[in-house]
Amino acid sequence: MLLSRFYIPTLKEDPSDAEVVSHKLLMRAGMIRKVTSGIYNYLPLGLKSLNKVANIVREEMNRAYALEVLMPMVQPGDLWRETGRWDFYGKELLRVNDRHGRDYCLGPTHEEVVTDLVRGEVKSYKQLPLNLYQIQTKFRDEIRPRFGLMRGREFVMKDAYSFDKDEAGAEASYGLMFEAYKKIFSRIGLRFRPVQADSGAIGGDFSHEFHVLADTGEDTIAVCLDDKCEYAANLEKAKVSAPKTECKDECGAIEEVATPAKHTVEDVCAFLEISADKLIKTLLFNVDGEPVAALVRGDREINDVKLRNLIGGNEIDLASEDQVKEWTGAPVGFAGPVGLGVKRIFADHELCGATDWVAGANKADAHIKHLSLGRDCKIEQYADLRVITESDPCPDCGGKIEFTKGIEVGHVFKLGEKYSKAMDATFLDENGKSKPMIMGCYGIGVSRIMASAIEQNNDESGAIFPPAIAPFELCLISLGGKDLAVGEKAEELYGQLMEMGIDVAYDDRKERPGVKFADADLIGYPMQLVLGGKGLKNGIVEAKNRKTGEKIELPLEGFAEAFTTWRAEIWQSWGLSL
RNA sequence: CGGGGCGUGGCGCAGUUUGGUAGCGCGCCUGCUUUGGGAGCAGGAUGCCGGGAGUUCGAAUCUCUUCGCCCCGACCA
Repeated sequence: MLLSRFYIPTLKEDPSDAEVVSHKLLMRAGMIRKVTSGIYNYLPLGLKSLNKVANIVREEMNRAYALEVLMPMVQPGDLWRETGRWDFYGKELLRVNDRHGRDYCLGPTHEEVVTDLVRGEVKSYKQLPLNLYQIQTKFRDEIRPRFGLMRGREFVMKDAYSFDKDEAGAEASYGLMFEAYKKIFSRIGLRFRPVQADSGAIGGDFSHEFHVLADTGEDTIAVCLDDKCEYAANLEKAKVSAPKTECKDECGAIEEVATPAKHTVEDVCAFLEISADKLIKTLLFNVDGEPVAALVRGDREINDVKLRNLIGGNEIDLASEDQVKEWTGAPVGFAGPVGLGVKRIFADHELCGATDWVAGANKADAHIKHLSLGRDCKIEQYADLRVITESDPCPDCGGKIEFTKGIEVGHVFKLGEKYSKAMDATFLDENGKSKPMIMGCYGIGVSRIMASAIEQNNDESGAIFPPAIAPFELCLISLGGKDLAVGEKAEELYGQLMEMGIDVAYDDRKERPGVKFADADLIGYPMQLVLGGKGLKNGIVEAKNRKTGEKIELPLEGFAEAFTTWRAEIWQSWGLSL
C-alpha cells in the first residue's frame, strides 16, 4: 500500500475523552473514531488490524471443525421469551419495536437464535456433533461503557456454539475449543493465560476465561507461581482450601459490650483493642428474595458468587439498609449471628478452627464477646465463602499464589441442556429416543483483542503491534526528498517486498522525515525499513525493530535474503515462527 | 440511578469569577525556502461558544431547562 493513497489521520495530542492507553493510541494512530458513547467507527488502518485478528480466529475455528455462519443482529423477542431471558436479561438487552409494534432486540449473544436454527435442522444423533460460529457485531447496552474498545456497547465478537449428543461429546467439543483458543492467542502473539471461571448453575470445571496479561486489566486473577502447577483462576472462582483444624467450641460465656457508634470492622477493632481476625463480620444478603446471612472473618472479603453457588440461587444482592434494620433490629454495622432474625446462616470454613469471637449484638451500639459459633448459634453450613488472598496456598498444589491483572478476551463455557431444554432442541439417539442436545458456547472479543494488544504493548512513542495483527507488518520509509534516486530505489524495494507477499506500507508521502518516523512509531508497525541518501550510497537500508528499538543494516545487494532472515528474527522475538 | 467533571473553528485548550459581540497552539489552504526525528517565513480560510427559554440596551459569560460526553460508584455476563 502506498501511504500517499492511504488515510493516516494521526493526532499529536491525546483526545480529551480517552483514559486508557489503548483508547488514546487507537485514536491517535487514526484507527478508530468515536461515534457516540461506546460506539466507534473503524478507520481503514483499524479495520485492517481487526480483520487480521478475525482471520486468525477464523482459521483456527475452521481447523477445529467449527463451521462459519452468519446470524442476524436483530432478533425476535419471542425467541427470548422461550428461554425466559426476555425478562431476565435486563436493560443490557436493547429492545426495539418494528412498525407493527412487535418486539425485537439487538443481539447481545446468540444462544436463542442458534438453538432455534439447529432445532429446525438437526433431528438425528448422526448429525452431531455440530459446532457453528460467526464473527459479528454484538450490541450490549452497558450501564457504563468505557475505555474505548475495551468495554464498548457495540463490539465485534466471535461466538461459537457446540451441539453434542452426550456429555462425553460435549466435553470433547469443549476441549477442542479450549485448545483452539490457546492456538489463537499464541498466534496473535499475546501473553495470555487460561483461567478457571465461575460456571454458575452448571457447575464443574467447564468454564474458562482467557485473559491477556496487562497491568491495566480490569480483572484480577489468582495465579500459582509453581512452575509445575498450571492453576489460575478468576478471583470469584478461586477456591480457598479448608483449614485442617477441628472445630472448636469452648470459651467463656457471651458478654455484651458497648461499642457506641462503632459500625465498621476497623472502628470496633480499634475500640476493643483486638485485631480484625478475632472478629466475625456478618453480611446479609437477598438470595432470590430470601434473607441469608454469611459470616467471614473481619479481615476477609466475602465472595458472593460462592455464596450464591452454595445456595443454588440465581440472583444475589447485598441487603438494603432497611432490610438490615428489619432483620437485625439495629442499624447497619451491628449484625451478628446470635439472635439474628435470619434463619439461614452460613459461615466460612475458616471460622470453624477458632472460637472466642467478637461479633455484632443485633442491637445499636453493642457487640458481643466470647462468641462460640457451635455453642451459641445455628450455622446451616460451613463452606468456602471468602475471596482468596495472596497469602492463601494454591488450592491445587499448595504453592504460592500471586494476583495479576488481566483483560478477558475469551470465554469457553459448557451450557449443558439449559437452552436445548428450554427451546426443545432435541434429536433421536441410537435407540430412537428423543433427547435434548448438550450445548457449549465459546466467545472471543475480536475488537477487544485489538485494544488489549496495545494495552500489553506500547511505549511513550506509541503502539507496538504484534506482527500477526499489525495493520501493516512493515513500513518502508523513503527519505528521498529531491534525491530522485532514493525514491526510485525505495519503489523498487517496495515492489520486491510486495512480490514476497509482505504486507508492506510504503511511506511515499511528501512529508519531512520526522513526520514519517513519528507516524511509524505511533502506529506501531513492528518493522520499519528506512532508505535514505547515505544508505543508498553505502548500499544499505536500515531496519528497525519497533519493539526493541534495535537497528541493523540490510544490504541492498541480496536484500531479499537478508530481509527474510531479519523478519524471522522479529517474529521470533514475539514468540512466533513464520 | 447516585456523586463529580466537561461541552468554545477539525484536534487540544484559554476566555466565564467582574456581561460589551471570541482568542492561542496544532492542523488545514496558497507561495517561497527547508528535507535523517512532529520545519521556517509570509499570506489565508474555518465558530449559531451543545440546544431551547429567560434576565438585560447588550450574554460564551448570569438564571432556568434540556441534550451529549468523561470519570468514580451502584449495577451487570
